[in-house]
Amino acid sequence: MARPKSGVRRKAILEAATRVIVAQGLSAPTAVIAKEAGIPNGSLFTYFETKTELLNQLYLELRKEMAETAMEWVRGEQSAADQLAQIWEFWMWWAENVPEKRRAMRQLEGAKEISEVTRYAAYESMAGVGRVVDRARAGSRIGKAPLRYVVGLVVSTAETTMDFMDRDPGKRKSYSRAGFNAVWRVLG
Amino acid sequence: MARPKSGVRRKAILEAATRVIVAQGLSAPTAVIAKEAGIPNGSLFTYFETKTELLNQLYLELRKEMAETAMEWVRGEQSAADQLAQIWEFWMWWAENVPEKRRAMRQLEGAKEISEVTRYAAYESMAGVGRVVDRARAGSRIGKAPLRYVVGLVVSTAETTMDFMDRDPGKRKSYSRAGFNAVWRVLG
Amino acid sequence: MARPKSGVRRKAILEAATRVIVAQGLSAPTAVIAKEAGIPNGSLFTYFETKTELLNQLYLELRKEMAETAMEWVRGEQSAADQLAQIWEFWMWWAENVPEKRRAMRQLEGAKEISEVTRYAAYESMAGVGRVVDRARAGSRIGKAPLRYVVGLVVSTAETTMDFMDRDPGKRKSYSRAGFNAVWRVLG
Amino acid sequence: MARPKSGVRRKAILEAATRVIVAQGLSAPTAVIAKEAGIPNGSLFTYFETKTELLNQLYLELRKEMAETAMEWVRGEQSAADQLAQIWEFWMWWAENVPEKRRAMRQLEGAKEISEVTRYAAYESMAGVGRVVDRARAGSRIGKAPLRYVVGLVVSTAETTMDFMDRDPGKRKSYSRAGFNAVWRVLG
DNA sequence: CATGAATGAGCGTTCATTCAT
DNA sequence: GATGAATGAACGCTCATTCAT
Repeated sequence: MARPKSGVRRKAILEAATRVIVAQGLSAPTAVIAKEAGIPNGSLFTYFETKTELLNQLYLELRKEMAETAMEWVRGEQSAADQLAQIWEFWMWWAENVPEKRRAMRQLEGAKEISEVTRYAAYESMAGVGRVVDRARAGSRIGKAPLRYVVGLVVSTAETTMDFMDRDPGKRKSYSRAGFNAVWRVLG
Repeated sequence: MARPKSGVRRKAILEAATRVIVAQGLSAPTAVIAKEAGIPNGSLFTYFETKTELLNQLYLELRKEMAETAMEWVRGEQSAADQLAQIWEFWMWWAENVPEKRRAMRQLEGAKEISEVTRYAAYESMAGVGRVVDRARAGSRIGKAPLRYVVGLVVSTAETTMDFMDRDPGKRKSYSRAGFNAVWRVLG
Repeated sequence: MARPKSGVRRKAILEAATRVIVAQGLSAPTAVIAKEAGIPNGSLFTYFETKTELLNQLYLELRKEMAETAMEWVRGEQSAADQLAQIWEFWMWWAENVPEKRRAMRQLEGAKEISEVTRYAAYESMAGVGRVVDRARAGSRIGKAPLRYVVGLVVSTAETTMDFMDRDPGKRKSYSRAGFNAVWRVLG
Repeated sequence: MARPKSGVRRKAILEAATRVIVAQGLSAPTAVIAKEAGIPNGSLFTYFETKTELLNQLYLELRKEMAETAMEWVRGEQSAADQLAQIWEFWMWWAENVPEKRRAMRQLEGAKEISEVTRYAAYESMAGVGRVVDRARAGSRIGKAPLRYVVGLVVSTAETTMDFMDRDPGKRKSYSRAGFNAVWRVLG
């Protein structure tokens, strides 16, 4: 009976889960998430068959948001360099403006509950970003490494930067700049 | 003192925890860890007051191992570049030879259970590595960024590299090389 | 509401607790109480948040029963003396007919688990009895002592009497008579 | 190996137990009692074979103190009335000056752990008081009731009085007077 | 004998999931 | 379908008691 129409509730649950996980960690009870979402505890399972399923969906949703919304900031006619800068801009904006999402993702990242299938789907959603990275690195020294790995480096650099921005908001701007330079040198 | 607390047991617990966490995740029962360590369940709490405490100690221990053993591979008379290469070498060796440790750390990293105090202590243990990184980046473009952040970038690059090596052991060598080049370019 | 909380179950738990406490003491496992009540162990906590809460409720319930049921035996038009006699009669009847309740109360009485709030509520439930005692003592020598204390004396005399009746059932009648005389002389 | 020479330690344990029980209840860990007594946890069991044994001894000790020390305040040549007054005086003094003892006894009183044997021994220690009560009631209306019961009434009246004094120290004197009058009227 | 680490059965409570209403 | 009470396996932790040192 999983995932019926009401996308509204589904979304409410996902957002509640984000907040609750940030506050309590991954072991937060589903009942608490349901309460935060303003629905009865039993109803959560109409939308997500199991807690693990919810966690996987949340992880995927967050990763997709990071990947796909980033691409919406990018315009086709820009150079790869400008596009990458744009993506970077978005990530930093997101870290600043919806910090719970980044924080929740941080916890989900290493979790055993997240399946390989989900991780793969998350990677797939990065295809757009991957293409930009691929063009940006063309002809460079890191050119021969697998694209997946190069994207991994870019993303982990971004994440490290976001974490420092989150801890030390005063210096957001300079972290962002330093981080982008680092990425750029890695690809260059 | 009648029967002094055994350092051997403490270590056995930590090692058992590493294995069990890799296999079952952070929610692995303390009873399973105790059994794996070959001790009665109650005895675990003679060595670690709570499960959270155990997790924190384990995280710290692993991070310290990564930081301090790395420094043992380094010789004082080497250039910063050579020292960094040596550290990198050790990290890659460790990812290959004690993969459970890296895998456990990956899970511990984002966990809510790990306190700020522990994270800070973990950072402190990186002092030696920090000094090498600091000399290596001297005069470069990233020169003005906080050392802590630069070290963060180096470490996250290493971790990403280790993760790819772990997933795709056939290409270990080339990941390692590409990773080190990336670090080098970031600092250069 | 789907399956409303059952008052029947609540009562079953309270009664089971009474029996189990008499048999095993206050440290009786909640699981045993649940089993005695014919419900699964976890369900006990649907009705009582903690064991302490259960103990408090039980104590209060028993005290209320002693206070309020006693008043049902009393008729408005009787003299204070007759009303007091009636109350006494009820207490002695109860000690004889539901001895586990008295025995459980005896254990609960001094227990640290019983909160001041509960004890106060228990005292409040004695208001009816208090009014009778107050009229009965009017003009006597103990007249100036706080009513609460006078009620305390009456109750403790009753309880001592009940305990002796419980231990030595053969002489129930004479204990009852002697006890009532004692109370009467205290108030007279 | 129970109860070896060192009466000092034995006493220290008993006193520690009194304090700890008042603070934490009867379920206080033996380790806490040992610590409070300033001895290693294992040593407690050199003096008391089990926790239950310790509790029983403590109860008995407290009751004996109440019974026997009271008799030391009494002089042989006094009338029964004066002797009873003296005993009463002592009890009230004790409630005021070593309130933890009364408080601990209150918890011990109803406890399942206290054996019939202990309760009987406690009763026996009241022999002296019993004789005074017996003489005091001679020829009165309560004269025919079993002495044990009459003593029970006297004691429970004293205990109720002590409890009120403990809760409401400002009125100690008047509770004491009212209580003694009550006893006197019961016996009279 | 003194010590305090070791033991392991036991307990209160939690919580994902089910299902009666 | 929606609700929230019901379920019971599972878990972290405690603690009386033992016993190696």
